Amino acid sequence: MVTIKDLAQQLGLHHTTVSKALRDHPDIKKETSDRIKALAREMDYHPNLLAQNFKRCSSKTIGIIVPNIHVDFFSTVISAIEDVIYDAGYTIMISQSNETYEREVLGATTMLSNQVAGLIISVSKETRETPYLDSFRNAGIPVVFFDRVVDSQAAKVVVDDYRAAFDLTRYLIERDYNSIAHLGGPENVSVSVDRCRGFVDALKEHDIPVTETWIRRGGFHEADGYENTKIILQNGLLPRAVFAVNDQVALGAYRAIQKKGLRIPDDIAVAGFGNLQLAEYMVPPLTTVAQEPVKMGEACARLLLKAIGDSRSEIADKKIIIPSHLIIRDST
Amino acid sequence: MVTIKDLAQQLGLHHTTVSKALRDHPDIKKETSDRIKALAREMDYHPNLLAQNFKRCSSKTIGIIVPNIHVDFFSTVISAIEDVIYDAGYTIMISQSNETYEREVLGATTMLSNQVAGLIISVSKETRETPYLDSFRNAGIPVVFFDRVVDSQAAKVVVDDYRAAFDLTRYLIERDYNSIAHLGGPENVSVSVDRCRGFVDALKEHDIPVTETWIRRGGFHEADGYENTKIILQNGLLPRAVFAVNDQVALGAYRAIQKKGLRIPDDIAVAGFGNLQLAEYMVPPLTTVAQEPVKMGEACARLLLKAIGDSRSEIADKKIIIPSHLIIRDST
DNA sequence: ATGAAAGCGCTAACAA
DNA sequence: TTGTTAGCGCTTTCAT
Repeated sequence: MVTIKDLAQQLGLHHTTVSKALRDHPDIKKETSDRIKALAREMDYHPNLLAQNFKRCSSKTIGIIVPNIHVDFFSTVISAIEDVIYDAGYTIMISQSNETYEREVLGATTMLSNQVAGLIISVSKETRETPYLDSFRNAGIPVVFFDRVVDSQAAKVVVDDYRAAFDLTRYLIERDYNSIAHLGGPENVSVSVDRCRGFVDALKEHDIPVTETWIRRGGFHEADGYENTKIILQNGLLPRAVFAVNDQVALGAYRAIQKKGLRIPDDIAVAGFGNLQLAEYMVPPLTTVAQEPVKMGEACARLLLKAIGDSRSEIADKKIIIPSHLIIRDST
Repeated sequence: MVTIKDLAQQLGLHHTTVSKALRDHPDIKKETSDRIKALAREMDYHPNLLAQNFKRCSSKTIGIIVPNIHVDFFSTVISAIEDVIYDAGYTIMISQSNETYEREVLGATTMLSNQVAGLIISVSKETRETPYLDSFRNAGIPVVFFDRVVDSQAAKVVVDDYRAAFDLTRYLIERDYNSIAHLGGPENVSVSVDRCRGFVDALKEHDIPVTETWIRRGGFHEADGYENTKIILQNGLLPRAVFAVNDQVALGAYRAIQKKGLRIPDDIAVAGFGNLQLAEYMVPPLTTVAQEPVKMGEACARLLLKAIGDSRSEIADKKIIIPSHLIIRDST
């Protein structure tokens, strides 16, 4: 690897001169710096960012931790984050927790050791608290939560899950689906909890009794929706509608319902959350909540960059709510 | 940030002793190293990886460059890569080219400057050659291409696009779809070219004339499939089947065909490539080629780790072919 | 078993 | 305008 010393030697200059020239320091006269840059190109010189960052005690890298990269929602958010921070000269470093607290901590620790300039995180389903983030606070590294958040004084970017679930449920009730089951996500996960709360409160507001056996918790995947719906369908009394914590779970519900020979929405209506591309093509097309993951990613990135840019700007208690909206299709 | 010097000072030891103790160097007796480690935990010490890597002239980071993170195929591959290299103690750094050569080069340069231990890349649609990778070769940093490859002496992990397209086309012909159009991807992109070649050769093998106006190039998105199919449908003579370069494009074809009031597969059959989750739920379900992105990611990661592990193992001309298989559904 | 010295590539403060 | 010196945190080699 070619270093500034190599360049300096070639030109009979001192390496500090080269260093300054490459960064267009006004000290160096144009002619000299042109010569230096020309040689740099010729010799295929690449600055050692490791050394630069090490010196500066901070890298131009943003850490991202998510449960799973290949979940459509997360990959879209990540993509949006990258687009924004790239323009600011940053690179992303990613770690997936695979829904375990342990890997989340390890990932965060690696990020910390790598001196990332900031961290963007959506927590695993096991995570209830994030003591491991104290080290970030101590080191002055800003942290932004998104989607799945945890109660802490860090910045957050979310949709109003409570409100969206409330509105969706109200819509179902107003469509005369007066008995509704809920296929919830894992307990503790903020989005599960908030969506479930919104659901329950909407029922209460309309004086509809909350049937506990019709509120089932599970995972975020199709199989979870399938299993839980099957259980609900085993009882004699069927709900008129099912509200799933996300579209994958709704897909599982479809399978269970259709396998049982029931029709959607005639026998049971189904609503999801997230608006996957898939939702539009399900049969019947799925009523769901559109989440704007791109806007979410952009908001995360911008918020973080702001915090990195000037440490005075306190983002700690900032909470950005990205608007979501109900998409009504034929499943309800 | 706490450093080994801080720890050393606290304990009245030398920082080199601390350094050794933390890495379980046999020089240090257990008692001392226990004291050191205890203090490290207490003081929330985190090794400065930047310094470590700088010293070592290489980071425990793998660079990944893809056109777009949020494309299902890529995010799945990335996820698989992360799972494998995580176990080996590496972290991934990602850059998206957004399908431009320029950003691809910039991304690669950043990776190089960051002294990544290796690079995994799927090139943009603009990329025809990769001279920028010479620097990696010179620096002894292994590179692995996947999916969209470029003719070079670097290692590659791909599906046999030619064969898969050939087999798919032959299947269509044997189903008596004796006139077939092809919705191709961008020219130059290896997968587009190979799939198209497979298509053409299968036609030739069965003495079916290749109608140039029925071979249309475009992008990889739904809109491209829609537009190109619309154009094909404008002519009087319709093909009996359409083979799309991927499932998103096939989706666009569905829309155009169905909008025209034609039925799939009765009037026109459609086949795709990739086997998105979506494909199963399209109406009718889409015949396509399953690509095993997880296996692909794992193969990339393992190949790269091998090359990093021992520099003798020459992977330069290695080409790993991941098996794909035809999935027949109701669209054909 | 522990300590001292040197150096990785780069930058910042100061000297010439 | 250019060069000198020092040091970032860590590891390696060699001395004690």
